[in-house]
Amino acid sequence: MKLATWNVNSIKVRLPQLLEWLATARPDVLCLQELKSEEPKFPRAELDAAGYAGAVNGQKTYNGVAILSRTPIAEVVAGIPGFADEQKRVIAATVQGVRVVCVYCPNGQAVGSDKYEYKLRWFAALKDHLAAELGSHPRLAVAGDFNVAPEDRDVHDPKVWEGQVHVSGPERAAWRALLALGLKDSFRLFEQPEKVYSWWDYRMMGFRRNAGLRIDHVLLSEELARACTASTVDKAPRKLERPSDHAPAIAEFTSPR
DNA sequence: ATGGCTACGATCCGTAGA
Repeated sequence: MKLATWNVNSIKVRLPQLLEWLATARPDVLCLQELKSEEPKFPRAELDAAGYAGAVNGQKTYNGVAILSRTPIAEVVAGIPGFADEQKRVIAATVQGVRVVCVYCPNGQAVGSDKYEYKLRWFAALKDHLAAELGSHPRLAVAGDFNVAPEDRDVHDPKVWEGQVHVSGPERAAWRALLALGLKDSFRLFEQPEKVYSWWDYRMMGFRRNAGLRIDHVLLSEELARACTASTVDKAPRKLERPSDHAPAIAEFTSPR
């Protein structure tokens, strides 16, 4: 299975690029974030024509997530059960025996802000939810925009970013708490080139300077991690006209025989 | 100089992203 995640920053604006990427990359499952539109406006017809079904947890203007799949989608759950949240950031579904949790983790805005506190509360709720999911789904993947760069090697200029939101101690501790559940960062299962990022600021020619952060991740349960054969970031869509500021992150793993 | 884009939904600027 080829499983990918992509923050498209508006599905309406990015639909042509999304269809193009689906046609060339051919992922089996694609987790989408920042749809910025409600479910009725989700482009089902176009995606169906491309061979993809979709489970959507949409919202006007902000947030919004979806799971696309070439094979049938089952057991769809929107949000984190027991965690009341107006913001549509999570959707989960089962595809080919794999439990897929698509997440758009809060940005946090600035360390110490209300949004930062919300980010940390949200991560705590996610951790509890994933602990429960792991109990019932040994083949579990958590894919999305985590808005955390786990280590300094995931940051183009650690000195500039030191202590800032996305790299602060409490955020990285929240990330490590997910790993402590037994989840693995698929990207780090393999030897990787240096300076691989998944997000680049639209300003200051961020992409041209490769001034980025690796904040989009695919986490795998131990069983899926053992079956994982590759994990990459595809920079190609970020080079197009009118790109999303994020690039797709991908993990591939074999099916059990 | 704490900015610089981009998307959205409201107007012709404010909010949010990261």
